[in-house]
Amino acid sequence: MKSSRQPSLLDQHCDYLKHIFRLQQAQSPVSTSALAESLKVAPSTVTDTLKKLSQKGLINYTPYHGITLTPKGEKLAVKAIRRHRIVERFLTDMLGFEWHEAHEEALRFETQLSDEVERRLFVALNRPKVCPHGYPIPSKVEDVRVEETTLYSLEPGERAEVISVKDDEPELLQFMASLGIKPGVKIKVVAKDPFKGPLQAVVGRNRRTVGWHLANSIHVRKLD
Amino acid sequence: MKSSRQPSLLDQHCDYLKHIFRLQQAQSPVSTSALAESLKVAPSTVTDTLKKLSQKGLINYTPYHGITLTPKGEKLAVKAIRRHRIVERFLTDMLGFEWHEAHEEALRFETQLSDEVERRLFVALNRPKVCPHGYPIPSKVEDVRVEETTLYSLEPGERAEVISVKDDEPELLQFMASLGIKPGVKIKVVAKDPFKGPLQAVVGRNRRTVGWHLANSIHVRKLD
DNA sequence: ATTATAATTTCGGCATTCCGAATTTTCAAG
DNA sequence: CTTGAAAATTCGGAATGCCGAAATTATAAT
Ligand SMILES: [Mn+2]
Ligand SMILES: [Mn+2]
Ligand SMILES: [Mn+2]
Ligand SMILES: [Mn+2]
Repeated sequence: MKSSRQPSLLDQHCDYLKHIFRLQQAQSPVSTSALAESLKVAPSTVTDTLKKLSQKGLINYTPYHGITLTPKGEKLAVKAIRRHRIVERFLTDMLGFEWHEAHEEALRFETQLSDEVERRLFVALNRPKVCPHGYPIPSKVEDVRVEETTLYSLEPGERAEVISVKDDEPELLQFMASLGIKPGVKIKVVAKDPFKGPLQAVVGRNRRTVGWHLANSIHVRKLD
Repeated sequence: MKSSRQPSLLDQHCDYLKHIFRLQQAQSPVSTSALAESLKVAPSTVTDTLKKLSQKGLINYTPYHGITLTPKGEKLAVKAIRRHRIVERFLTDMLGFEWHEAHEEALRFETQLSDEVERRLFVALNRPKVCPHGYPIPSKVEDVRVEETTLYSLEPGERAEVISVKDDEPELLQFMASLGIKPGVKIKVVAKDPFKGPLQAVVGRNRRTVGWHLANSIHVRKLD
């Protein structure tokens, strides 16, 4: 396919930047294999693309030694993340999608939207602060901040408010919703089994059992 | 790019079907060169793609003798047209775009939308009957009907209602809007110069001069 | 320092979409 | 019937994105 815009970014490249940005938060520099797994392509494919991104000045790439985003790449990554979250919001607020559908649905077409459509969507949605999963809709790099504390890190007796939940596993999200867990909800941990065992908690006014994986997908802020 | 869906249609193919459908209304079978011009690609490229479409059973293709849509291809073309018009409506009604922007903006991302998003958009828009330019939003082949009469075919003294206006030339649309011409508006032809000369008309309560090309881009229905 | 293992890159290849130049086919005129 | 121009197709080739297998590099263990 002939690209309609020469200087601008290929959709695929935006995708790479988004994934690199996310992986970078856990570990920097990001490795080829981590990116490959995240993007679900072969490592050799990633190496190909990395060279192009490097040439465009979007990443610092030292063969065999991983990659980091350049300031320019970081800006574009934030732009892509912002767009993704606005589109998610559109899908839930204006079209009535469930939050577990919104993430994947957004991925389908978000890269094709013009800046103008994004701007107008944001306005039509009343300038939302967060996506349906509780993550901030960023304007700049500093805005992309994730609550460090997860539900699993709480000790029995502690109370916390759910800030955001990982949105990349639809089934997990759906199950979470069935437990009444979503941003804004208050949770009190009652008990926690050792060895990454499940956790007992009161969600709203229901008693729930929450497994390790699920509890670690929930970002919270401790209350008093 | 790896396609996520094997049996389904490539975006490009939908595009071909849409164009073939439109050209077919003027002349059937459609020629390679007509399609090439419409799609703005080289004739050799069209020939390549035609073979693929033919193999998928979407068109009847006899080399050197033009193409027609099969029933299957026709159905998909109508589906694509429907989607386009719903998205245009979304852009004008929900995001406040001008109608001259809506058409091109829609082309950018319409092919990426899932059926479910389309369905929900349609409902959220209150099941509109026509696109912003006055063309029907079709459910089946028969629904795609264009008013045959254009403003230019009227004789002085005749009155008509604007039904739809050609939407593929943004500048023309913008100019049209500045003259107060849009679907639903009533126009009375006052005079018409010979030899494809301009036409004098009363639009609403303003006197306007309308050139041949413009007047032929306006589909009308005669009144009484 | 050597060596094995894992991570990464290189290489050749496949598929798609596009193009221009050369060739083939059609069809209308003579 | 020829024949010549227009239209369409074939052919070779470029760019992109992807992959698996082979080669290379890093690095951790001996
Ligand atoms: Mn998401
Ligand atoms: Mn989200
Ligand atoms: Mn249109
Ligand atoms: Mn329209």
